[in-house]
Amino acid sequence: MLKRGSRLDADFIREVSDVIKMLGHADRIRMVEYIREEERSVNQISDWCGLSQPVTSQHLRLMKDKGVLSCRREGTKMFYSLPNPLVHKMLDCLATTQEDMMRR
Amino acid sequence: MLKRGSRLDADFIREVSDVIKMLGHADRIRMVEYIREEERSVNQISDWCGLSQPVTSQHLRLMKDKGVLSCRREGTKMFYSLPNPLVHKMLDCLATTQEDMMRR
DNA sequence: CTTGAATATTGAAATATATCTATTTAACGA
DNA sequence: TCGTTAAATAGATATATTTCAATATTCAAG
Repeated sequence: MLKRGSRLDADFIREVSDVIKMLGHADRIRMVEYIREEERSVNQISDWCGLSQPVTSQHLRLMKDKGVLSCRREGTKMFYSLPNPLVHKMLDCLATTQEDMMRR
Repeated sequence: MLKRGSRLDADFIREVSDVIKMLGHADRIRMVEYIREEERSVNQISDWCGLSQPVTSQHLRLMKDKGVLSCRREGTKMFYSLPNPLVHKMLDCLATTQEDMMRR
């Protein structure tokens, strides 16, 4: 279980800081948490999050651009999914942190 | 190992999104990574990161305000440390993600 | 080729962040 | 108290983010 000796590389930091920035927004956390369960259409997401369609679409585009999300078209619908491993891990962190806080 | 059934609470999300936002910045990731090893003075941090003293101080204040960092005065020096468990976990995520990327 | 449903884009306005220079505060020792 | 070192703050400017309303695009059905 290394801890020292594993310094983060400068390029890597630059890359992931963009991903992390995407999660620094309450609505987007809710989005990825919802999308994580299974792929979701824009309509599903905007309903679930209580956001307008354009705002939802905008967040989704940002997250897709930064590599947080992928998407797939099916007819007129666009389904977003969450293949990014870092984001999965971060969501796990959040879940366990919330658990820990409740326990104490 | 629960995964479903552990939905994130709205208040919790609002709280942690501020913490995560603080990590959505390359310089601040470098800072907390450095501070994590042991508590550090502002001068140490600004030297290490190659940032001006005011900019460093500003980042530190933000992170302290959001609960990412704590600090302690010793004479004219101010030492910052990293007690936040979520931030520790997130840094671990970054380290293991970098590891995984190198392995493949 | 027109229509309706789903999603995306645009441009403007409001707000928030980041960075710089200069100045200020705080603690300490002579 | 004065001078020095360390850190914080202020004010100005530049840049980025977020949101909204309106419009445009894409696809499938008929």
